[in-house]
Amino acid sequence: MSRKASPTLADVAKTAKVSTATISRSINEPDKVAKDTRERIEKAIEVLGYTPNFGGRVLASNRSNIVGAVIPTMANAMFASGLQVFQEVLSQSSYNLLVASSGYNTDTELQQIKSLVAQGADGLLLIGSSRPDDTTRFLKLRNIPYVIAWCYQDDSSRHFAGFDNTKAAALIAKLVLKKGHRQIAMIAGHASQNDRSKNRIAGVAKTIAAQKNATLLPVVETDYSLDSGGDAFETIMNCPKPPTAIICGNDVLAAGVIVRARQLGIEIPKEVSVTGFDDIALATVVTPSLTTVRVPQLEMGRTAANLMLELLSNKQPKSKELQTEIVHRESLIELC
Amino acid sequence: MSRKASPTLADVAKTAKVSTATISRSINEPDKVAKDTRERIEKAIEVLGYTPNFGGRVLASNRSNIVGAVIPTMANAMFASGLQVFQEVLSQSSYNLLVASSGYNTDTELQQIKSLVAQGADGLLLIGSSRPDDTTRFLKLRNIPYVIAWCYQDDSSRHFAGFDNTKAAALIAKLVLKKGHRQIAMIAGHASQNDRSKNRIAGVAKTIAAQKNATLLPVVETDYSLDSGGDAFETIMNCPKPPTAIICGNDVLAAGVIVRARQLGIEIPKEVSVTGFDDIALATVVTPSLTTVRVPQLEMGRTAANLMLELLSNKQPKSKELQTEIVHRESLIELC
DNA sequence: ACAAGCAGTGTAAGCGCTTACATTATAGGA
DNA sequence: TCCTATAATGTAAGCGCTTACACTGCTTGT
Repeated sequence: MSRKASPTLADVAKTAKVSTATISRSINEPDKVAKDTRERIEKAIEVLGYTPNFGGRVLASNRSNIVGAVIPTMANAMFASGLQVFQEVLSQSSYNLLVASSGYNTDTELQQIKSLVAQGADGLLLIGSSRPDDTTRFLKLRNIPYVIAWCYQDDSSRHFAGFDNTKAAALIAKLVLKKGHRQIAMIAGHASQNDRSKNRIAGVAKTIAAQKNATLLPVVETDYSLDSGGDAFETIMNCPKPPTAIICGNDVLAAGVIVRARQLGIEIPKEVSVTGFDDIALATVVTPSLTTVRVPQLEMGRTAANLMLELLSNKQPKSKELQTEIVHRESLIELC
Repeated sequence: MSRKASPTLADVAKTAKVSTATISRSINEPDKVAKDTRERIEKAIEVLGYTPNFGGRVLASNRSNIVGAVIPTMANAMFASGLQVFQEVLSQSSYNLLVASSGYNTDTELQQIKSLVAQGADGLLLIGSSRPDDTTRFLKLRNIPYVIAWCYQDDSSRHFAGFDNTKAAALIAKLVLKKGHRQIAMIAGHASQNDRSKNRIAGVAKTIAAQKNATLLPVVETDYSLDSGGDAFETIMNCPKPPTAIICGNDVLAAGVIVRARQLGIEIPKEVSVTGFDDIALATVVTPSLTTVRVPQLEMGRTAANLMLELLSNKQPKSKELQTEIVHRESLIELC
């Protein structure tokens, strides 16, 4: 059941009557080989059905053409679609994508990073900027080029393709305040190992604190799932002084709130306004549709891929800050 | 900017005062090495910060511990969550996952398959069973172990982890008929390069043809997106004799129908019933919620991963047919 | 006409690891 | 006591590729 012994460079060399070096060149730097030699070689390759051996190539050249990505989860549409684009762009430069997921856990993340590096990844895509010292140290020690997506910081020693979560969250909070809401709640993802969530909470908290008379109820942190969103919603509505608006850390949570509200007979947005974050498909499908923050997922994937490619060709690319934008839909209304 | 010259086996050998062979063994088959030698080696590895070189390992052992997956797209929640589980399971056996997407195009698929194989993939995960001869030939020629997910066939020469799309589609069609619908439409994904879609159409068509008085309007094939679903819906409703029920090839299309219907002021399910397929989160969130076919995505991912692992350890695993199930929700009602 | 430059090719030395085989040490059985 | 089986380790031959360097035969400027 082992693979048929494949033809090697030496075989091709023999049939094309050139040296292995020339063939290697003809494959990797075609212009350095005379046209007719190249054609002869190509024919030989065709005839023998030759394909380069990966291990040999990696060993000799010390680069694998593999990029690794460690994302919290593929099950969230948001990362999935960004990753999709990331992969497409890399693929065009004949890089391949090795993916692993951390489940929002920094230990797992480190473990996966190590694994990807052991598997020869030339570079890594990571989500979010804050990670334990162990991880940072490993990255530095092994001198792995990496780009960080889904957030942005002014730190020229690292490479970002993302947006400012704090600022984006502050904007939506401002909008909520502008609509007259003063008693506000927030449901967010667990923040302890997740800087995006942490920053979104901070952005909202700061903005609300700056507004006289406005109160932010204790933030409920939970998993990113519809049910968790719903549960958090119930908790919040059972408060002695329930809010008139709930800011959610992402669209899944917000959708969960809306679904649960319907089940409980609470009218959204009439009784409570709700906002989301990310603008995934869910946001347009749910009734009422979600007022949310549009995150440029595809552009982020593309930008990250380009940063990666530049990094891998030893350029010193500049981080790119992308912009978010508020999408006005039905779930947030003026407080009467 | 090149990586620091990493320690090699030889370095470890020197500090641990054993041969490279022993070290290799101590890493790969620990029980074949005496306990104290092993401890000495482990200390040396620790001190030097040694990690095996991927290329060397692959070259010498001729296996990479990488599994490739070519899926239509990660942007669809369905594949993404299956893939997520697939990756998690592989990861536990220290395999890594290389992903590529075909965009539902068989040429791209072949290209990606080649690329993954060139990158040293030990095995492949593919979606769906029908592909051009070129692809089949390549797979056979290179003798790549692969497992097929998202469909099932009684063909012992290949390894399936999936379900019978025809049968599943027939079941939902039967349900629609049972609810009294006779004028039925279907919106499906483009079927020409997609056997799952083709089989779902076939299952529906066959079932309806078997029912006296029932008519299936011409099937509308389209992209898998909310908007396409909506557009198809409009087309269908402009027919001279619009249907009383629309069977959709997946939940995204069905959600698209429902959203568009609301915009057009058409009441679902009162005026038209709608069914989906897949049972992704969208199905529970949309109003009315979708009656749909639950596809065991997670189990499929897990099963596929286990098949893969067995295949890679030269066992001859048996394909596994998984079962789908109809989830009754609000979008399909009895015809009055 | 000749040195210099250059394009095209070949030679051969690794890259770091695994593993078949050889070697040595040790214990148990006759 | 000697022989043999077994466990533990070492030796060294590759695995298939890239690439520095060397070489050859032209073209070109002077």
